Amino acid sequence: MTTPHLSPLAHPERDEITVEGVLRALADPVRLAIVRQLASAGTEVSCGGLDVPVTKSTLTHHLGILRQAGVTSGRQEGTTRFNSLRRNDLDELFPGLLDGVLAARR
Amino acid sequence: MTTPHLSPLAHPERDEITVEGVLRALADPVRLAIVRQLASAGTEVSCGGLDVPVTKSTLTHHLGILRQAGVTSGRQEGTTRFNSLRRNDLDELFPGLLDGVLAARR
DNA sequence: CGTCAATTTCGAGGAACGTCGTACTATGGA
DNA sequence: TCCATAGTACGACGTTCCTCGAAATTGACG
Repeated sequence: MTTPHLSPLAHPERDEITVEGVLRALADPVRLAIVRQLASAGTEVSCGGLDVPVTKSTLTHHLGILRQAGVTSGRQEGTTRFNSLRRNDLDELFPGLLDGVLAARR
Repeated sequence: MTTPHLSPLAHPERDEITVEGVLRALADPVRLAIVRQLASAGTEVSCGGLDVPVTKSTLTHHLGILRQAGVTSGRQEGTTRFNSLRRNDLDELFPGLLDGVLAARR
């Protein structure tokens, strides 16, 4: 019983990202706020550095959805996990989608 | 009197369209199929002209969601209702979003 | 080693969603 | 007028989703 923990940082390959998955991931106010903060930051952001009106466990849930959809990627460093936008992949697959979302005033 | 007891085709104004509402509307396989068919058609399409794997009542439900989100508009003519994409409004509000979605191979 | 801080996992409650069948309205034609 | 056609309204059912708290994990530091 040596804890066969599955890797919590399973990202989809670029080819595995689907537009429907991305849209579902973005179609939530909390996750949209996360994406906006990651985009405006331009760099990696730790979970604690995100300003969202939910508890930490809920935040973990949302970050998992964004990661599984291919919207973000996570890098572990010590006890903190750094998240970043997969801008290159998204722009390549769905050119204009992310820009359009981020350009929205409402 | 103009409209007796019907609130048939209530569309949001352009200013009332939100990116979250649009994303929620697009984040469903049936509605995405509808949007793709409307886009490829380039013109108005009646409900019966849409090829989706759901019953008519479900189709009505999806068209209502797309309309309320501001993604499509509907025009009544006799007993048939013609639906079309609000491409201009969407491109103005969220430039690139729709193109990115439609460009998706998956 | 013991403790703290950052984050995840688990389980559960409640709300929202997609789907359908049936009944209904409204229009157009025989 | 009667009937077929196009689409909608309503109610119900099962599933998915968001949320939380409590417990567990992991690594850093004294």
